[in-house]
Amino acid sequence: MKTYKRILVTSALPYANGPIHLGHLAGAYLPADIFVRYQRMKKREVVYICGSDEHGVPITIAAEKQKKSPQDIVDYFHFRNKTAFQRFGISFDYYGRTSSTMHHETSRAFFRQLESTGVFRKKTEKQLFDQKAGMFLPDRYVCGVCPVCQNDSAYGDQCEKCGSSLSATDLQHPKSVLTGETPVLRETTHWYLPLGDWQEKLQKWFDEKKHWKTNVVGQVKSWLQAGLNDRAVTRDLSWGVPVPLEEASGKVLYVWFDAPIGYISATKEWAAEIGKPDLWQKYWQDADTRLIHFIGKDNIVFHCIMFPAMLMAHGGYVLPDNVPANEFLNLEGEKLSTSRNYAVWLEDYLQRFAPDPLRYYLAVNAPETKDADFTWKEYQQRNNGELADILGNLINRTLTFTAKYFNNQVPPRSDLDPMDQEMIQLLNQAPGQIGDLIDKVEIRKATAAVIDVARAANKYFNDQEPWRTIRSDSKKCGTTLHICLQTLRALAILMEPILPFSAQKLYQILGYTDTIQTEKWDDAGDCLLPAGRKLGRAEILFRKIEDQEIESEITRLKRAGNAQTIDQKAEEPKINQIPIEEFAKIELRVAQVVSAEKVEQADKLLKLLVKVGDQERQIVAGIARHYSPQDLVGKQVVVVANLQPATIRGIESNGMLLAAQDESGKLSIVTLEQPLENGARVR
RNA sequence: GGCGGCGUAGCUCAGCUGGUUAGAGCAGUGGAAUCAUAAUCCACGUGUCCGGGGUUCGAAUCCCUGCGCCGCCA
Repeated sequence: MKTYKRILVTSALPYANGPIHLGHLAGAYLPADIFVRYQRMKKREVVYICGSDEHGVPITIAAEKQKKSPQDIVDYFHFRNKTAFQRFGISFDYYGRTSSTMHHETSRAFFRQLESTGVFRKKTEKQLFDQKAGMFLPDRYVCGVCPVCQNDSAYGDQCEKCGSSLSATDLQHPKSVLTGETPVLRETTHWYLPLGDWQEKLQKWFDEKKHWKTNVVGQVKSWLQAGLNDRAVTRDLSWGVPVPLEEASGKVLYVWFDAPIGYISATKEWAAEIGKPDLWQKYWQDADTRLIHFIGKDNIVFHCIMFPAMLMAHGGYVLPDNVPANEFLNLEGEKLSTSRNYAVWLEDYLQRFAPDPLRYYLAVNAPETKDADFTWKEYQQRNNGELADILGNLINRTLTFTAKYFNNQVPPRSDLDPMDQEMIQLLNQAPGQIGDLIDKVEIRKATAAVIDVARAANKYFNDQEPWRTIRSDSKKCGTTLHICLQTLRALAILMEPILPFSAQKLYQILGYTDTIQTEKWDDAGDCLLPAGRKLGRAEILFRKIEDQEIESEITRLKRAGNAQTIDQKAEEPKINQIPIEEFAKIELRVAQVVSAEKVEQADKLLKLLVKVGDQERQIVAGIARHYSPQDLVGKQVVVVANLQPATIRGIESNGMLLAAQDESGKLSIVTLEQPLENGARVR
């Protein structure tokens, strides 16, 4: 195999119209992160790039529905997802976004280059146009009567009743899904990438990829056999990267074309950020770079056919060395469904559990060769049985034993018996063995191999019986614990790619002050923990997860699956209804403002004296930005008379003045339509 | 409909460049030990390797075919 000088790793750009769930993580992010963390400890040059994919029709639709701009939508999910990834320990070197200026410039330049060398074909065709929405309609946004079976709710790409594949112009009585209007046919011109022109080169390049996964090879083969067609790279839309040609105003690059260029523009932004603006070229244009795309299986054709074709057409770019696409992750035996809200969302998960147990379970159960199933029960079993019992308990028993019998210091090592030697040898060869697996992106096996080291160490501990030798042969006992502690150091390093948070904790307990990433992978098994080292306090690294916690997750999931979709929820926020008895508890009364003054050193507060019937009360109200004291004196207002007293800025407040505020922040106090007696009840 | 992947012990999966009694973990049964998160370690598997046919001295492993699940494409 070719030797490379540096590695460029990408994970599929998540689409910025929703949050991250477990399926995303298991497929494209966690395996990549494990791979990258390993490469970093191998001290290889590696850069890990990702970002938000922010263009495309679904985002404009979502914006339309929520009466926001597309930019609002993508801003919201970009930052949310970026944060969620970070909290889960996905260690991107750079997380970009395709709405950035750099990305727009980069993809326009890319397009221009292909345009100027005559790569594209231009075609003019008639497409359905929604006059009310002012846009051309993608096939699946048109519905109408199926010409084959007369089903009246067929979509523009397919009739779900009879299964015939359609094109939007085939439908009888077509209607826009967006507005319900009847669309009209209108001519439009688009630029096409003739993939067929690159077929031979692609085939030749692909034939060399003997190390690719079978699922990927099969898929690509099938595409190439079928023959490649022209594919439009532009669309009539307002949201996206504008096509850099005068004659193409109102057109943008098709997302499939601009999104993968996002890898390049994000790399440029990364290089600029670290103060070496040209460094991106080394990663993208120097043949010594090993480029690896981590994706889910739905993305194979884009990364193995179209993007390579684009890179070839442009020239001067490296092509992917590997595209280790994963299969899908199911959830409790069923497909994940964003629209049905049937998923475990990363943010929800992180509210209740630590990242490492999930990283572990998704790694050891990664959908590498076939769809895998996430079940909460198994998550619990693997956490409790493997992380807590095998690995965690090994760490704990070693540390507590050392604290109890060796003053919490690493005991010296003396003569080695065969069992000691065997254990040391096992440590020596573990980094190589586990590292090879990670290099081959066999994450399941690598993860199991890490736990196997802990298994072997538990056996070693048992067989040496240090609780017996501490009385009969304390030197031998010290040797046993010495080797166990060396094992913990090895494990800390070996588990870092998979369990980075726990690895760092363990590393510190072993008395190191640096971050564990400063360690070299190859030294992991070399017994470098010095005798005499004072250790930190043992801490439970992996707590057990109780049945009850798991049950409530399963219940939550079932409830969510039956509930309405996220979109619908956003559209009709539920009003929390209360019975009238509830309302009757609130005593609203008419009051008259006797005096008012500003509260010092509080911009928003006014201190009011109001008369409620015969009684005078002091009320503090946050309306100073909207009313000056003199505006209020003499006014009749409405107050909550039976509110518990509160002290605001040291001033007692007995009640609350009612006021309305709209979204712009404009505020108006509630007054009476005509004067009434003070103290009158409001219902 | 075309194409691709997958279908192995109760569960999750490995093995599949054809070749000794088909493996691992979990669950189950029995035992050892007591340093430890009631944790650990040892022993125990008569499984139509999805069905059918074929190639071969020999197939879970190759070929054909049927079925099922997942995906891609039309």
